[in-house]
Amino acid sequence: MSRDRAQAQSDPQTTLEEIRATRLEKVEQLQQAGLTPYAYRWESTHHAAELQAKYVDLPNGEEAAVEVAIAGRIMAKRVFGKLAFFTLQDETGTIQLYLEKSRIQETMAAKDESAFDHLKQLTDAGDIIGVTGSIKRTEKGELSVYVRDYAMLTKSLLPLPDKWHGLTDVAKRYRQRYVDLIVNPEVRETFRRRALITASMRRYLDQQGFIEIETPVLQTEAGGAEARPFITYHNTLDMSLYLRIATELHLKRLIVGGFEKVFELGRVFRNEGISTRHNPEFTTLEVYQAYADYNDMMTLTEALVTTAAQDVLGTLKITYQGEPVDLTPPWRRVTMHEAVKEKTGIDFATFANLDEAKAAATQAGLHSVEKAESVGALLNQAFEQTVEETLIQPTFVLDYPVEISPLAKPHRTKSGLVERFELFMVGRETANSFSELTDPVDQLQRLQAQADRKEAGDLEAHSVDEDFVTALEYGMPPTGGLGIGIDRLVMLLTDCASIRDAIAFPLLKPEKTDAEE
RNA sequence: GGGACGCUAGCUCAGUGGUAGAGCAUUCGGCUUUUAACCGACUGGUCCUGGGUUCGAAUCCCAGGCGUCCCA
Repeated sequence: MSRDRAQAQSDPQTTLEEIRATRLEKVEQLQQAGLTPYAYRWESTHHAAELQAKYVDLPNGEEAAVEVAIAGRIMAKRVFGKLAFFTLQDETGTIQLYLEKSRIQETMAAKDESAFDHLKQLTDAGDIIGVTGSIKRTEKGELSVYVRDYAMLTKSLLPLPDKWHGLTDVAKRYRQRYVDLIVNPEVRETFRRRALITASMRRYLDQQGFIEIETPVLQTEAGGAEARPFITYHNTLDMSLYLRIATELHLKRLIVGGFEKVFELGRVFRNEGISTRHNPEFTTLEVYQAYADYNDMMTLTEALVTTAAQDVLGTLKITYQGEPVDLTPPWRRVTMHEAVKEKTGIDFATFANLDEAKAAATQAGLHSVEKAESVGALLNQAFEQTVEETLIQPTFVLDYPVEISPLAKPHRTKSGLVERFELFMVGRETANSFSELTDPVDQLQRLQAQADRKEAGDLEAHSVDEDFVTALEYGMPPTGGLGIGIDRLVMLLTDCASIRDAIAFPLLKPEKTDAEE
């Protein structure tokens, strides 16, 4: 900062730089007074929410003769001449500090004879302090720590957003999530719940005998899903590598290797657009169970989601963006053909060729019909255009066309289809599952067909992961596989409208600075 | 990729062609029961950026940036 300190001290302080300068001045004054502005340690006995709960019955005006210690951030200061009330916030909530000059001076005189004046003058909203004292409910009914002693733990240099309106600018909320978390308690609650959801799922899987094994993020072939990968580069090996777009193919290798129940809850990366439902890096849970099929995976999906909802929300009847959603199993099961027939009247099972199907789809008013490369792809388009957004209550959509499911086992009774389901809730795909394809010859053919499409310019098509096919040739037991989009599940269970609200640090375009232009 | 909307003080927002504003925060003074404390005083601006129109632009036009929503 170029501003002269003496001048900064005498001028009114109101721009950001001036506020910083004023607070840096206070840092110096704290040091001169022997009060460290950046402390090393603090030992608390309680958190705010604990105290609020424990003393809920303390009558107005009464003091509990106890000694507590608590630390947190000053969110508001209400200062009188010889009395002050601060609102202190920790991870669990807030509690008022009752700061009386006479009491503080009495207990702190030995180390700081101006302790109360320093408290008034050198602390700001945003500072992190620790206090000790008794508990008192004020005459006005606010539970408070009746402070005997305080310590500055961290001096804050920057002002907090408006104490009433908080921070609403969404770009700023995402770019400076720490500020968002300080002033918006519901945002902290979202990420607390997110942690509880993943913990619940891991706990359930652990109880069922699944083990989590970490698979590589850096891969020589990005497989297991249809998506454009991120490309990176390894210097020593002098080769390009891809960031994984799915964990599927490596988890299946583990099944080949003899593990019977494996999963990975981890980050995958897809080089695609950003929307309220898409972030380029997101989290999936993939689960593989030997000797199981997609019917078992439906049961497992219901168990995982309902257990998480119960653990985190304590109910299966939830509300998402004002709309009631009932997670009580069993969930509706409908085949993709039936679902499309319900909405469009078209029975895709009756078409002899693609042209017939296209004619019917065009007749029904579907768009982008000409792009379809197969009846199955067209069926999927019809599903996405007419059915997907209507599936509010949890619904398993079953039995997908083989053309769009290169890793799924052929349906045991329905020709041209595979044993696959996707779970839809609030109009969004939230899980995807197969009876996994275990026939290495069929698998190679399907991957080669994908590779041909890639060759022809389809950037999302699979490539052939030869080592994966080799693994299948050693023999993979019948296996059920399941992938759950954790971010979307978190959105549902935390009532977030945008995936960016469910991801602590979503990807944003950097703000362009002058130097870059 | 297309469209609509938004961007003004640290924060939340007014201001639609004529001297850039309010509340909160900050700074100073007062105050022992406040909780959006209060009272008094002061202060604070790259009106997103760059061009253009105009005697005059936060305001109108063009281009760009960032964001939100909708569509593809």
